[in-house]
Amino acid sequence: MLPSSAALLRWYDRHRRTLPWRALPGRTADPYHVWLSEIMLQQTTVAAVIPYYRRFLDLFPTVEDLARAEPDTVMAAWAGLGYYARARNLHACSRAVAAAGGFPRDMAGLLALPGVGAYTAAAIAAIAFGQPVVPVDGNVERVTSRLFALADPLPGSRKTIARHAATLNASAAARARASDFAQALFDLGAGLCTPRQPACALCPWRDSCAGLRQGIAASLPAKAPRAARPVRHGVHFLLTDASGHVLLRRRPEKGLLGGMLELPGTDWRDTPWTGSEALAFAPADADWRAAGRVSHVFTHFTLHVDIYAARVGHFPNTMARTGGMAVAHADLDMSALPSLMRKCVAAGWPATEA
DNA sequence: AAACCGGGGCC
DNA sequence: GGCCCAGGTTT
Repeated sequence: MLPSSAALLRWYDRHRRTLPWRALPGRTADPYHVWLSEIMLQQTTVAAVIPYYRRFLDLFPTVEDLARAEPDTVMAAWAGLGYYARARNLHACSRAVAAAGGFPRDMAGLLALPGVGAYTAAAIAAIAFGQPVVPVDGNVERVTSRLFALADPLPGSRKTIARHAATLNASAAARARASDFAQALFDLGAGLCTPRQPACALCPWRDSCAGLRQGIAASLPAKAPRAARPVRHGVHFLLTDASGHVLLRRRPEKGLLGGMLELPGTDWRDTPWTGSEALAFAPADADWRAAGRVSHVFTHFTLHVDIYAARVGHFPNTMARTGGMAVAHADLDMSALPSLMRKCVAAGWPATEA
């Protein structure tokens, strides 16, 4: 038995989430709002996104405002949200859209934008422009694999799941409300068809769910086992001067934490650093003291960082030549730092008070 | 196809 | 400690 689009939409009309980027019922969402939220929501929870989304709209009310901003301003506003390539692509995309006079309304045009892949293009097309496409995110993969009892493991099953998901909006009811239908699938996955202990008894699609009928819904989607996460080690240096400035530098544009500020330090390697080894990477000759230890989990490794702290009268003036060093106020806005570096500064800061 | 790319909340 | 999150890009 095919699931009823009308039943899902009735459920959505009663239980839809109110979110800052969503249009009020019966209204059409602003494409800029939809796009900005979708980029932020990539691999990121709604709760984590909301304060960043509000801050961005405050700083950059329109896509033209974002396009006019300096890259550093955008990166600083993104700091803490993670996956920093998103921020660079976001800015590049804003400039392309501003130059073109607005967002493309079709899938091909959306897919050509930097940072916009198959999912995000479909989400914008459906939510902002009412096109009858089904954006397949983690929620929709979960709902679909359960509804059709697709038991093959991700990520190999991704294309099969997407093919089934694309059939969900075949009815006239779904296509007449493409924006609501897409968001209804999200809310179903986020509210009822959850990863653990789905609330099948409340689900508008319970009578057509093969996963529920077979008693395997909660175990879907199956996932292939993941490789173990290795451990790496690094040392970073918290150097302050007499006026309370902290020495920072900018990371390379590409790679991990690309383009973000950091405390100077060693590279991150498989084996721990000894103190004498690490001091060769110190940004100045000073009375370095062990000042704490920080652990941080990245997607594909765990990092342990030893912090060394020292205070000097003034920063060495060789810094500009030796590493593109940047200086910032200590009471600055830690908000411009990625989370790892916020932890490092916080861990080493007491040692700078002496 | 696989690897790379953050961070936080929850169990 | 593992899993999950409104994934995209690069190799």
